[in-house]
Amino acid sequence: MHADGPALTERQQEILRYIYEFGQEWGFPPSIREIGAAVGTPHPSVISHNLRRLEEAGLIEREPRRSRGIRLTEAGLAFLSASTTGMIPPEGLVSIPLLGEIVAGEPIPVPSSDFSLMGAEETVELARSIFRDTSDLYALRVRGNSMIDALIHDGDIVIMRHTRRVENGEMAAVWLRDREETTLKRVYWEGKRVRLQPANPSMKPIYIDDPSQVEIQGKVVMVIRRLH
Amino acid sequence: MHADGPALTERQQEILRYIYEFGQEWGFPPSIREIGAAVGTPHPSVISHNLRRLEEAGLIEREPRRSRGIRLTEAGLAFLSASTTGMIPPEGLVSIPLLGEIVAGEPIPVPSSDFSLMGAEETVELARSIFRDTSDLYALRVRGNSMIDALIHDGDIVIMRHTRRVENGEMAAVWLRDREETTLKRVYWEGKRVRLQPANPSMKPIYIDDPSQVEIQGKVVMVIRRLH
DNA sequence: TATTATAGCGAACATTCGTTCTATGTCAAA
DNA sequence: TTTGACATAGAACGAATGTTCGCTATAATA
Repeated sequence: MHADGPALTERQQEILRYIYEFGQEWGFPPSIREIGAAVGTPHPSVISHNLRRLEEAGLIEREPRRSRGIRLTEAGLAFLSASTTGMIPPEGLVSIPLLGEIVAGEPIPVPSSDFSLMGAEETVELARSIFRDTSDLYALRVRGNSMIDALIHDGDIVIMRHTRRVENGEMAAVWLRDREETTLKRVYWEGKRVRLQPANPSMKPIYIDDPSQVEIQGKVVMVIRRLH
Repeated sequence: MHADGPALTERQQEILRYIYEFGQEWGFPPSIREIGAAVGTPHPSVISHNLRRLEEAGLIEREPRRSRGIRLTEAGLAFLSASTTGMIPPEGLVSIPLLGEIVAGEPIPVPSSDFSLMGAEETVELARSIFRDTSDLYALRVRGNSMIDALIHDGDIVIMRHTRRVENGEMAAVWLRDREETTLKRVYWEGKRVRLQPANPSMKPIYIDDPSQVEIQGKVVMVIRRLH
């Protein structure tokens, strides 16, 4: 959702963290002057200025002219959890690491054998109840409209389950060695050849005669598209 | 677990509920005057008095002399959930009522002015952090492939925000009176005509010369596709 | 009836709070 | 060096906000 953006000042990180901690402790956000006192600078304008930076970075949202009108965004929370040993998500939620982008023509950044939130700049929060097992899930952001035949749009987020094998008919992220291309298709093992079927039923399948050219990168378990 | 205690006034219950809802929507508690405006009594002292009652009843906690220094207690949340038909979902989650199906050629089952979980056989659970305001959200399951030009598939779930008006470029559920057809398109108001732009960039827009033929049913805020 | 407690109303006050303006210091690029 | 962007700093203004005091109305109780 948001690139790294400009690096945050020490003070800005301190402020961001304080907003979170204050909220946890008191149940409402801090005022500008309270933040100032906490970070050792009792000067509202400095805090106001840094809050504006944080807002530009997409880490917080503000309601102008309303006291304590500060709200941590998802990105803000993700930033904090990334820079912290452990910020446990609320019960019932699961934070799925957003590991990168999926672009046709580039290999998928597949996670190493064990992977956690470490190193993920962003996470996607979902209800844990949706998935039976959340341990091997990761998320990728789709870049470009090359997967429009899979009914997947630029900016969509796909939730993947990390596996090397898929059942017939399951939608998978496939790396085609010869074409050097990544694609999302339904995979059918038909004897010696592989049929890659687009999700869009009006489009024709691709047949790969050499199964070793097909490398399964993971199984698509969910597609999420946000519209503002 | 808790005696009834002194019965709460209508107004006190209203205030309690508003504190909860305001917090959900804005991320911070309301000020006394904001509560006053919401319950139709713009007099701070009245609210202040009732807040004292609520505090004595153990339903809220307050921080004296601090703006928006109000916090719902466990008992307060329990009181709200007890006086509500639905059950309050776990913290961090929001249950969005799945109100029905969206089928081209049939009108959308639009919720009445006030709607809650009542009557919804199913709900969709999502992380509350995804949405700023969850009070007017509902979900529909897409039936058929008639909306494939919006990159929406049979079985997809669309999360809608109930509104009659959309900004230029927003994706909306539109009921076309003359065609008797429901469709999901990006809406552009271009002078006297309306342009309905499919999400699939390779498809051409539809132009409606009579805006009164276009009836906005809601705004699409999210599309979710689950794959088994 | 008189008493008491509670809810509601209005005005005023002191503090808190967000914002704006100006000024200073720092650092990197031109 | 100069320039510009940025973080910091101080002061002041105006609006928002919590609180208090006085008052009225209603209902329950002695």
